[in-house]
Amino acid sequence: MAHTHDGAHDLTRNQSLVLETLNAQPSPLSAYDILDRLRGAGLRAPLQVYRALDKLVAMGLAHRLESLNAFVACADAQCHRKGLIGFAICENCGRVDEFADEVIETQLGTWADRTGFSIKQTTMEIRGRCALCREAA
Amino acid sequence: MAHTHDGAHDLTRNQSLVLETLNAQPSPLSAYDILDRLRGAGLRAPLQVYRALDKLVAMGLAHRLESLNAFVACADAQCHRKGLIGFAICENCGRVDEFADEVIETQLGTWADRTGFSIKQTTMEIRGRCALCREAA
DNA sequence: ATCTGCTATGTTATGACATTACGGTGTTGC
DNA sequence: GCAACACCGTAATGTCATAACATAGCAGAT
Ligand SMILES: [Zn+2]
Ligand SMILES: [Zn+2]
Ligand SMILES: [Zn+2]
Ligand SMILES: [Zn+2]
Repeated sequence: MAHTHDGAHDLTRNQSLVLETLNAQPSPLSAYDILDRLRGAGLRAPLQVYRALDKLVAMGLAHRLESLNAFVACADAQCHRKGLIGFAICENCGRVDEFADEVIETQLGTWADRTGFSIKQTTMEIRGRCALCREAA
Repeated sequence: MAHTHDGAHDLTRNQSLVLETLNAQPSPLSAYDILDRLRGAGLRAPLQVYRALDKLVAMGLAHRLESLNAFVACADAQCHRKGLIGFAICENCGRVDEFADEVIETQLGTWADRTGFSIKQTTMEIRGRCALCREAA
């Protein structure tokens, strides 16, 4: 389940605990969800989790989903090399699918060039129902 | 500044107040910002604002920016007819530019078809620096 | 050895965003 | 009248995130 993200970062204790918690869960967790699961390991305050999450996100080992105010482990060892990342969030089962798309990225770049906007970061999150849940229905 | 969105909705008092507040501001406002500006008009509780915002967003007269937990008036009378809407948010001046892009929409549709995902809603928000702020620097 | 700078950590309190629960008012259609 | 519905007002609560301050550990310089 856990993968290494070739950079071979070494994580601190809190960062490792948080990342393991995210890796153990296929669907997003809020910071407070994570905290609750780590009380047994000695964590007590939200900030301990948020600080670890900040680092993990900066390293590309985890992602924040803006439309959920929640976090997932990165599902793709190379994603931080790619540019724009998108997320497809199933509203039925909670599963998140991570994808990259060069066409969209190029298109956004074109739009930015045309309008003079300088892009620092892009959030792309689609909500709906995943293939598995559609079959089940 | 305010525009009508051809549907000619008629709004309730609270809805009108909230929409006017949003229209008076080029940058996004949080629900509590809006509340503060409307205390003089008699509003007292967050829920009064959130209820109005829910309706305005449903009508397409306002949009929620997930990455800011804030709201803007719709800048485009036709946007609710178009499919996907994107937002470019300037981190310097706060201004938000609303855009639609068929190529991106098509590309997402293709991705969805290929993976079997059924899209209900898409969030696309880009952060960066707008042309005006880049000139000024 | 100790001082300094840096990073990570722990703890408390608070700020910011959003919803639940309940009761009331007014309008529409029967 | 009366039921159904949409809106409104208020209080309390829930959820997400950060500020502010204090401490511990470690590496390199003096
Ligand atoms: Zn990733
Ligand atoms: Zn699903
Ligand atoms: Zn719009
Ligand atoms: Zn700007």
